[in-house]
Amino acid sequence: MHQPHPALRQPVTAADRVLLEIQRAIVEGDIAPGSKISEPELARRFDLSRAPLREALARLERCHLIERIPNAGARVVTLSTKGLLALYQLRENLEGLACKLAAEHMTEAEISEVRQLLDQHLSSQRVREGESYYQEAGDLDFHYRVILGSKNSYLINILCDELYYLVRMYRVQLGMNGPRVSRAFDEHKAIINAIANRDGELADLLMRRHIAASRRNIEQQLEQMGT
Amino acid sequence: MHQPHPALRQPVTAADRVLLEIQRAIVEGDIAPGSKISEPELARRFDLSRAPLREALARLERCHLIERIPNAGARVVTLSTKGLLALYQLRENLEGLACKLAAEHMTEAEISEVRQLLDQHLSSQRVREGESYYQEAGDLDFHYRVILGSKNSYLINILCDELYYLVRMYRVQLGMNGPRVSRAFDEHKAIINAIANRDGELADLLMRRHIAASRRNIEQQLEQMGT
DNA sequence: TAGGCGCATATTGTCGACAATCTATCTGGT
DNA sequence: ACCAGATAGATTGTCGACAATATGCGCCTA
Repeated sequence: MHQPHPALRQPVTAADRVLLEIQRAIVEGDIAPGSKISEPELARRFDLSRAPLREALARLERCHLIERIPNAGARVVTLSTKGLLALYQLRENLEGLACKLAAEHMTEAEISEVRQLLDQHLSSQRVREGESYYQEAGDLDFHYRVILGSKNSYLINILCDELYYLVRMYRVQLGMNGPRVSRAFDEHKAIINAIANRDGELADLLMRRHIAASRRNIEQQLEQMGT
Repeated sequence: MHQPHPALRQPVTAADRVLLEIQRAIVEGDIAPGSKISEPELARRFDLSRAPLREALARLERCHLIERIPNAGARVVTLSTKGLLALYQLRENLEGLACKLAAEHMTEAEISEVRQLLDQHLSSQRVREGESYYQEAGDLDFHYRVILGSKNSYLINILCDELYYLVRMYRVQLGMNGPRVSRAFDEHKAIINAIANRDGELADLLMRRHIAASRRNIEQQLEQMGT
């Protein structure tokens, strides 16, 4: 199996646990975008002191889910077309780079694991046609594997720890679905093939296109909401 | 003037102040690479409680200057050729992207400010020939301006807040100097010219080369030390 | 009536102490 | 002599209370 990245370690401390809960709540919209974060309220709600809660808030700021102002408190981020474009601009580049590096550094074993993963997704996809949750999880899992395959710890940290929760927030709250679901599988296949052929340049290009297509899909949803 | 980024805001809280002090101490080697961080000791040394200190440690982890393990404490990072390569691999891509975006988004006023900056550097450089500190500060200032010019907040955050302290640590501790000092100015000039011409592609390429050259320079120092 | 000032309230930042966990040493057994 | 387990010490994680700062309301003035 691929080695677990620090970010994916299971929670050991109270701050870890409450972080996961609040992360999920923000990503899924249980805590509304733009709403103010009240430390005393959250402390009561999760039944712990403010010390571990503040530790969790510091990490939430790190992954761009909240914004803090000294002596004034924290607010949940708001989703916007501008923010989406900035985020995906970065993703296209960083994940493109990750692909290029993965083509150089992934082992044959890791590559065949990813292929197995895609086959699993395909079969479960046929059964659960249209259920966006599985697509969501499966897509992220694929991207995670490729990113880890880059073997660049800074790159891994940025993509998996700092940007992905926000990416998920956009996808979950704007409802990722539609015809892209099946097309995404083919694109994943093409990318892993390029990596297997050690063609970093092509893998880079394909990943950029893959992410650009995903961006346009979400962008459409966002503008539909705005009107 | 260019708007101040959140990262460059002046310290308002005790945690902010102690963060700056420890950051400087680590970057300049006053606290040795690889050494263990003792919370009680640092609290005594800076004469404050552990609460703001832990807040500062959380941010030090964020900019990769320390590594924390739950229930076991924190250590200052160690410098290595592997780490340097991973860091600069990322920098080449991200700052290349920053240049491309800067070519699209920087105003004429911002561009002419950067040109003024370079002229200032050149004149002070002539006077203080060889003093690496000014080169250090001047080079970072140039890069900061271009990064801010990208107008992509996520990109700005990653480069200015999360990676640059580590970049400085490599440069300071391995002694950036030599013939590259004067050559770097010419490269900066070429980059801002490309941006002024709105040639994002060229600016990207030039910045990648500029950083790659800088990497080779530091790499050399590192291997020299290793032997 | 509109705008600015001052106070009351609530929230964030900081503190010192306690509980939980890890590290290092010492002891005992094989 | 070497390794395993237990124990003592130190360190990190968490707690509740206090201090400093910001927010919102009412009041006064022009």
